[in-house]
This record gives sequence, C-alpha cells and structure tokens, in this order.
Amino acid sequence: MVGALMRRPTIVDIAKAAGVSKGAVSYALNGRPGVSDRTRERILTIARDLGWVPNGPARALAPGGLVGAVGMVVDRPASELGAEPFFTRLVSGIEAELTGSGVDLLLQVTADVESEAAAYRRWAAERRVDGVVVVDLRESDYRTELVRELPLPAVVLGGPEGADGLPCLWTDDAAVMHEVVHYLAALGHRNAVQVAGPECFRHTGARAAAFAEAAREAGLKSAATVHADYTGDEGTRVTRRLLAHRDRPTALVYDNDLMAVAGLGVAAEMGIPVPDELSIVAWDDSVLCRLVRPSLTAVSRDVEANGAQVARMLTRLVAGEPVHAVESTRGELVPRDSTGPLTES
Amino acid sequence: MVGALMRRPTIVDIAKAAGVSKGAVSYALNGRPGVSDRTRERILTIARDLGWVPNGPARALAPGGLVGAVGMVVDRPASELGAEPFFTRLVSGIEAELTGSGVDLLLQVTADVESEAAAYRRWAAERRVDGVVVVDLRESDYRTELVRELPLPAVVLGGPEGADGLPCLWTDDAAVMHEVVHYLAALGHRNAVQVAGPECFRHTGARAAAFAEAAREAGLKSAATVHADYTGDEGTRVTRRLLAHRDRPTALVYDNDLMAVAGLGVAAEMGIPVPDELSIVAWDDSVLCRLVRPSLTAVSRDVEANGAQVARMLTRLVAGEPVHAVESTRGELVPRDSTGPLTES
DNA sequence: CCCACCTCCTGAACCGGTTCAGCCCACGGC
DNA sequence: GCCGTGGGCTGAACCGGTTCAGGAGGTGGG
Repeated sequence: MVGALMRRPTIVDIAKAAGVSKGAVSYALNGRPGVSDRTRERILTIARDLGWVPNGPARALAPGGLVGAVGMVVDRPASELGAEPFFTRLVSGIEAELTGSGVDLLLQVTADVESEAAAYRRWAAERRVDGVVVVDLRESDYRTELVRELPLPAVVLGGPEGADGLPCLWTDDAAVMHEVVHYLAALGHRNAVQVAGPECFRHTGARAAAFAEAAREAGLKSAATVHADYTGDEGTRVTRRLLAHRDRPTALVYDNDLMAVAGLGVAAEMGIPVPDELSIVAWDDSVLCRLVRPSLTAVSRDVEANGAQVARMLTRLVAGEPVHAVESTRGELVPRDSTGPLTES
Repeated sequence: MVGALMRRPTIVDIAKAAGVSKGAVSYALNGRPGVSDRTRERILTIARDLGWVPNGPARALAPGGLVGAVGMVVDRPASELGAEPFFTRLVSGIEAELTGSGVDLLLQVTADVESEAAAYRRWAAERRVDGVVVVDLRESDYRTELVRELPLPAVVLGGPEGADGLPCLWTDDAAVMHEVVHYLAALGHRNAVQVAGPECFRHTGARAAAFAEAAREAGLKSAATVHADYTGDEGTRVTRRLLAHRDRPTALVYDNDLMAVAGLGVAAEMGIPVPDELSIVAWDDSVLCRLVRPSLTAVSRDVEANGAQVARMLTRLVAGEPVHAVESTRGELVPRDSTGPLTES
C-alpha cells in the first residue's frame, strides 16, 4: 500500500518518519519506559501505517534476544510414525498453544538417538530454538544431561522419575493400569498379556511394573509382558504368536492403539471372537478405536491438552519464570465393544 | 574441551587465534576464494578445534542471507489430523530430505484459510523461513498469488492446474481413478459411489471428474460422488446413509484411508459382508489398510518419497536454481481382501 | 626497469534490531 | 536563585556473521 518503499520497513524508517532516534522507536515498540506517551502513540501509529513487522533474525541476534521458536525431536522410525496418532495429536496441541504468541514449532524426525542428540546440539549451537520439548524418556537417558549442559531450556513430557529435575508434565500411568487390570479381572479374566512398547522407554517400564503388580493384587493366574515396537506389523506378529499358544491369554492390553488394531485384525483372521473369547484394551484412545469393529476399549488421554500444557510450560521457562513438575489429568478407561465377560466354551 | 571460552566461539575468536581478519575467516569457512590454501586449512583446523558452529540469526541477518528453514502450513482441523497418516508421512519424507542439509522444518497447524495466510505473511515478514510447501490446493486458491507477491519461494504439492505457474509436484490421479473404476466394473459392480474429500480441494474435483468419466466409459449404471471431510466420524455418517439406501451401492471408493476404515466398520455393524456384497477401495495406502480385517484394497502412493521430492525442489528453488513442474510416480492399485466379485444374493 | 596484474588479505560497512551511558531540560524544594 | 532529580531522548556500541573496496606484495611481460 505504501508504494514508496520496496523493501520491508525497518525501525530506521519509522525513526525517520517520526523524527526520533532508533532507540526511541525500539522503546516504544516494546512497551518499555523511555518515551512519553504522546511520542509512543505517534511511533506506534507510524509503525502500523508502514506495516512494520520485527525482523526475526535481527531480534534474535541482539544480546539476550529470543529466536521465537521451540523444537521437538521425535525419534521413531518413519514407518511407525505414519499411522501413530499420538504425535500428530501432540503437535496439534502444541501448535494450538503457540499460535498467536508468535512462537514457531520446529519439528525433527530422526532415526536414532545419536541423530536426536545431534539435533539438540545443532539447535543450541546455531541458535535455532529457544527451548525444546523432550518426549519418550528412556532408561538412563543422557538427553536430560545434554540439554542441561548445552544449555537448552527443556520441558520433559514424562517423568518425574528420570526427568532429572527438569520441569516435566507427567501422568500416573500406574493408577490407570491398575484400573484396567482390575476391570479385566472383574470380567473373569485370569490370563492376560500386556503387549508393551520398547523396553528402553521409561513409561514402558512403569506400565509394565504396574501391570504385574495389579495382576498380583487382582489374583490373575498369569500376567506376562511382551515387548514390541509400537508398529502395526510387530503388533500383528506378536499377537499371532500369543494367540497360537495352547494356553492362550483371554485378555490383551496394548501400549498403543495401532498395535491394538493390529491385534484385533489377528483375532479376526484366526477366528477368535472378540470379546467373547478375547478382550482387547488399547492405550491412547484415538478415533481409530471408535472406527474399527468391534470398537476398542481404550485408555483415553487428552493428548492435545497435554501438548498445549507442555507448550505453555516451555514458553514460561523460556521467559525465565519458574516452572515445576506438573501432573497431567489422568487417563480414563473408556469401555467399548472389545472387552467383555469371558463366555464359557 | 577448550575450557578457556565460556561463550560459544565466534569467527572473531577464530580470527584472533589464526592471526587474520574476520573477513579471511569468513572466506575460508564458506569455501570462497580470497585466502590461500595454507591459510584456509589453518583456519578450518582452528574452527574445528574450537567447536565453532555458525550462528543462525547472524547468518540470516546478513544481506542475502538464508534462514535455513522452510515451512509448511496444514490447514485441517486438529481432530481430523490426528489419525490421518498422510501428513505425518509427508512430514517424515520432507524431514528425511532436509536432515543433513541443516535446514529445519517449521510446521504450523491452522484451523482456517485466513490463519494459514496469516502464517505465510508472518513468516515472510519476520523472515522465519526461506520458503514454503503449499499443500491442499483449492479451487481459486489465493495462496499462490499471496506467496508470489510476498514474495515467498514456494513449491506446490498438487497441480499443475491451479498451481498458477509455481513449481509443483503433481500426480495423475485421473489415470489411477480410471484403473480403480474399471477394476470394479470388471468385478461386476454397476452401482458405485465415491466418498470424496471436501469439494473445495482441487484434487477432490479432479478425482470426482475422473470417477464420473471412468464410470461412463465402463458402463456403470450409477456412479455418484458424495463429499465428506476426511474425518472418521463423517466417513461413518456418510457410509451409514449410503448403505441404508434401498438401492445401495455395491462398491465404495474413499478419498482417504481413514474414511475407508470407518466405512468398513459401518458395513460390519450393518451386517453387510465385505467383499461379498460390498467392495471397498481406499485412497492412500497406510499401514492401517493392512491392519484391519478384511484388509483394504487401496491406491498406494509413496507419500514419503513425495515429501522428499518436494523438499528437494524447494531447496533448489531457494538456492536460486530453476525448478519446474514435476510429475510424481503414479499411484498404484493394491488389491486386498475388501474388493471382490459381486456374489448373487 | 617499470607498470600492470593477480593473489591474499585487511578494515570497515552493513544487516535490523536492543540496550546503555549520558545529555538536555523542566520542575520542585529550600 | 541554585542545585538536585528525573523524565525523555540521542548517539553509539553491540550481537555474529557477509561482503566489498582497496592495499601490500609478488610476479610476469614488454
């Protein structure tokens, strides 16, 4: 609209137009003391008229300046990520919180832990982000130490054990797992298997421990945990092996919804009626669980809300405010058609 | 390792250590002429020893400097995105290409077209990205004009119609749709319905037109297109309505895999055997199609490869090299258990 | 022998912001 | 009337790179 200026207006243009110095413009635009209200008003008007927008790199370059971006590295094989709704939901939640505050999200998908560490290093060294969200906490995870020494402000999704004192948003998976197991026991199941995620993850260990403990409490005869890698393919393989067993389990608890869908498919292919002879519980309740038939009983978590919450925590952390460990709303067991009382055969 | 320096090393530190000027260091590090091979070698060694990494904002700030990031805005409701594998696969593919070249991906999820436009404007004005990937081309899409006038280097995933001359990676959906329809006709189907995506998208229109034309060619008696919004819920609703009809279709072609899974669920709930009385084809073959039972016949595309390709095109465009429209590898019909000959009832 | 030219390098400007020291001036108190 | 105070603003430094004009010194040709 202002045809005179080809390049984008800078604060120098504003300063010239207002007849003041760069410094005064900066004070005015940032709402800091140092200019009178009259002058501030005039400068703001001119800035608006010129269509001025702060230049990101320039802001970031100034001492103490922020980049206005946060990063998240997802270290899972691309093949698995595709159909796994969890991360997309998490990203949606984070975005929802960041949008409007002018902070961008940098997403990186890596294939191994080394690449993930390299990403953090690069982001810190090149000053690409102001902070990061750390997900999928592992047993003896050196990333907590890494972000601390870089240093790179970080909020952990998970913990609090293993978060190493970093601010974190954690869930009491154990409590929900108890609820799940007691529910299955009440339905008459005595032989259950947990198809868990990879052993390296902390939340896997926590859930597995809770599964075993709850099974003891509930008096289950058999309650094993087998580990898989969250992919549909391995969910299929593992389930096939489990159901081919002579003394096969009558209840399966999956650590994500994709494997649960795979398990349901295997039951169908083997002619095992669900839920009459086999009950299935999925962890993380995406739309998938409602779409398949029979629909899947699932542990529902508000992943989007968690994403938003973790983004808020990171924003505050970057701003220098104190941030502590927060417990997120607990998951909720949503019974559907894939679980039921064992029918005598 | 070098304990003397608390802050990150800058080129000034390197210059001091090497006894040369800032300029010489810059030439050496960027592989430009202006320094002797001996000096260059010395500077590079010192840089490596100090652990120097270029500062992103500083580089971007210099005239003609690049930010080292590209952006993608996905304008779909968060609820739908979660379980939709397409975008996650696309992001994985883009990442795979960008990783290693030191270019980051900024992802934004918006709820409407205005927010998407605002994102482009902000990214251009604040200099957050060097270019963008434009997806989900719409009928009369003003984004092509927008990126052109901002200006913001952009590559379109889709087109070439509607790409408005921008470099694009397009697919010949029509050809595959013909294949699908003739396949269904060969199986004996005469009454098919396409459950398409939202009408506003260009690829929806292209596929619908191809569906109608192929149906005419193949001599189908009835071939309607109904529009849905890609969500599982609407897939369920639409399918229920279609199958409740007195003269219900015997073949359904879905525009994405999530709706196809939903459709399969509805068929199960209504007791309509698949594929005996109903054939189902999904567009986009994610792992989901292989997991459900019966497994879904699908049009398979290498979405990851497309992502990588579009990232490569954008990288070249940003570098100032000429980039033209490219046709991606065509989708492929993968028959599975959800399609079959119509059995007389 | 002198000049032109090339190689290698320096010094300084520049990108667009932020911030700090310090100046000017009005005003209030004694 | 004089001094202290503080609000309002300026000028300059600074962040960490890139780039350009130009200088020093060596080399080759006429």
